[in-house]
Amino acid sequence: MSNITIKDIAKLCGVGVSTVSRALNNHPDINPETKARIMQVIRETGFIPNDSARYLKRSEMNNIALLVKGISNPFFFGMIRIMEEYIQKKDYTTILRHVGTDEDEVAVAMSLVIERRLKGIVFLGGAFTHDPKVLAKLGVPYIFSTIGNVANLTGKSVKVANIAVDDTQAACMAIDYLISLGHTRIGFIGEGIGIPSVGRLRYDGYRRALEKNHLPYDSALVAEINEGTEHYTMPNGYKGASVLMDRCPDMTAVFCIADVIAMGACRALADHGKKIPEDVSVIGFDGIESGDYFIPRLTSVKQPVEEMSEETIRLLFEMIEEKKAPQNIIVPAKLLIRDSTAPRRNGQTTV
Amino acid sequence: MSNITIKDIAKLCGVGVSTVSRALNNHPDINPETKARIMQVIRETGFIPNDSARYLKRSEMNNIALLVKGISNPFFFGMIRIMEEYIQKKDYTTILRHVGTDEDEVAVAMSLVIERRLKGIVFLGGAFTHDPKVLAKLGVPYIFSTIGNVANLTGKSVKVANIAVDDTQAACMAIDYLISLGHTRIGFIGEGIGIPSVGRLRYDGYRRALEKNHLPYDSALVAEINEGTEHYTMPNGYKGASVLMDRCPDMTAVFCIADVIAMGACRALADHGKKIPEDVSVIGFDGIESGDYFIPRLTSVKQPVEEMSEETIRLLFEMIEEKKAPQNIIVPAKLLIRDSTAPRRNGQTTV
DNA sequence: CTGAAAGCGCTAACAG
DNA sequence: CTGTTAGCGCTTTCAG
Repeated sequence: MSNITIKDIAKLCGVGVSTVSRALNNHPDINPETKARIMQVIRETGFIPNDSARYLKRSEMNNIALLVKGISNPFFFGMIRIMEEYIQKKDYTTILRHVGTDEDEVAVAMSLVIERRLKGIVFLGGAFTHDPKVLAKLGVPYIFSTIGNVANLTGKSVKVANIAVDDTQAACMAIDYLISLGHTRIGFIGEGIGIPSVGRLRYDGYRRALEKNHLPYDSALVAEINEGTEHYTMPNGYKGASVLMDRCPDMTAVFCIADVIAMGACRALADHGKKIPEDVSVIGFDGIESGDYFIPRLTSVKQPVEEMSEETIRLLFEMIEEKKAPQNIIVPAKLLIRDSTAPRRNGQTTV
Repeated sequence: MSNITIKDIAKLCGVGVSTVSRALNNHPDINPETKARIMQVIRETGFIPNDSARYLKRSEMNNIALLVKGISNPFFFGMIRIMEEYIQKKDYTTILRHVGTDEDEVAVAMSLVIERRLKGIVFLGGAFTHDPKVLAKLGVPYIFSTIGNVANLTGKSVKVANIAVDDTQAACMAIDYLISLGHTRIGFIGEGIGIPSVGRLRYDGYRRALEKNHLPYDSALVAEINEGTEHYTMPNGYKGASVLMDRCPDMTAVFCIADVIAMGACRALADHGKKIPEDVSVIGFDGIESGDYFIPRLTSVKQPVEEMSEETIRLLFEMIEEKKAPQNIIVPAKLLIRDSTAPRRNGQTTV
């Protein structure tokens, strides 16, 4: 066990600890030769400075925390990777933390603020059920990304930084598209309908599209999934589609609030002898990369991952560096038409 | 910003800091009433103890680190979840850390040992290219899980704890199965063939099966993927299969060293008008859950995730608590026959 | 049962 | 350019 400390290095080099510290932290006020000698000893001994001690001492640290709710959803992978890149470009360090479904992300954020002297926080995923007072206690700028538009969610404009697609409009667009293909019995597989969440917003979009097109709303066509610790999963998609097929054999299309859910749904449809898209059209949400590898390629509402990630970090840094006020930004979603959707065939029944 | 410290709490309660510390750490030597009063104030103020300070001071801590190389491979999800559970059952805390492809996991482990007073380390994924001397410096028990059998990899028995399936035998079994279905032109999509890795071991299994069945080895049927920072990805599977189809139009089956690679390969095959499994059989490795949702359901060599995870933690704790010597354990892999493999049809060409 | 006091390893004034 | 020193917030003896 290497319990070697900065003191040992100092002794070994015949210098003071502060000189070693300076070498370690690339301070300008140090003789290059001394520094080289110290670094050499550090390398030889395999000395690693104790971060706990550093964090304890340092008054500030260029850290940004990324708190992700829903580790298993591949949609977040892309977001995380891109954000990390941007954060690094800004010469900050990313602290990535996954938050369990039952964990309170704001509480986690709070400890991180104390722990790691955060400069800012990005909340990724999860529902918007946070007490503004608790949020205010965080003491550093934070931004919600891909959790839905806060204003729409809460009914009034909150002074919370937020970036998302217009989930309602995006879902509406997807349903519109299905309707334009001739579908009238369209299923919905979702989650979190009863709470302020993207699931709710996308559900609203579903209803809005039906209304707009003068199609009746039928609750039998709506499946809400809530099994397991994570809801955005293939098994849940499978269950949702199974339920829907049972209840509505005349369903010719189904909208899923996430691509992973759509994939599970596809499997269920195939198991029931349904061909996709010939018998049933399936449309997902997110536009994740693996949807492009699925058979059939998944039609999906694509969230502009690159743009959202960049905007998220840009806004956060505006708040950090220029003390700008939190903003609400809506980025455009795009319908990605691939192979899992097709016009309704004449042979298909509509009761 | 909550810069409230243990001192503030002490003052607020009119007690000494050590008493607050005792309350915080469930020490026995404290008046229950005093404790209750302190806990009340802590709750009211929202005080969170600074972990850096705790880690700095505490001499030991029941922490186990899980170092995962290859974040995007869903195979590790299952392993992680189960291990976390076992570790928690042992009343230890899991420290999960993802390691980039280009990062040195042993170096990361070293800092964690210093930082977080680790009791043990699990290395998940990655190749076995570690210097035993550096490993020895870690100073705490560690175990390699799912990185291939170290003895087979290095040619001599190393005293390093290790748990894995017999990758070579498992791959051999998969190829055997394909051959038993009548296939003779069998492709291989792999990675890390030149280094001590599971990729190498599975490649050995491929060759062994061919030999055993007196089938010629044809390097044109072997695709090695090495693009991007992560190799176990669908795009890489896509590329591998594309290359193989170009080079060997007579290929009627393909073995992929991972399910994610197999999924990418399936997509490429489908894009080239090949039906799976009618035209080409595809077999993966790992047996991940989503393979069951893929269309067609993926035939795969299943690694016993539950058993491996449990054994890994059990062995690690044997080393920690009973100071047992490191062991090498082989767990059995199982062929999971699903829908992506079928007998070679008569119509299929074999040059 | 409780408080005072001594550091854990490091950084950052401050004084050479 | 470099060494000395005072803590960062917490846990843990050691005396009461």
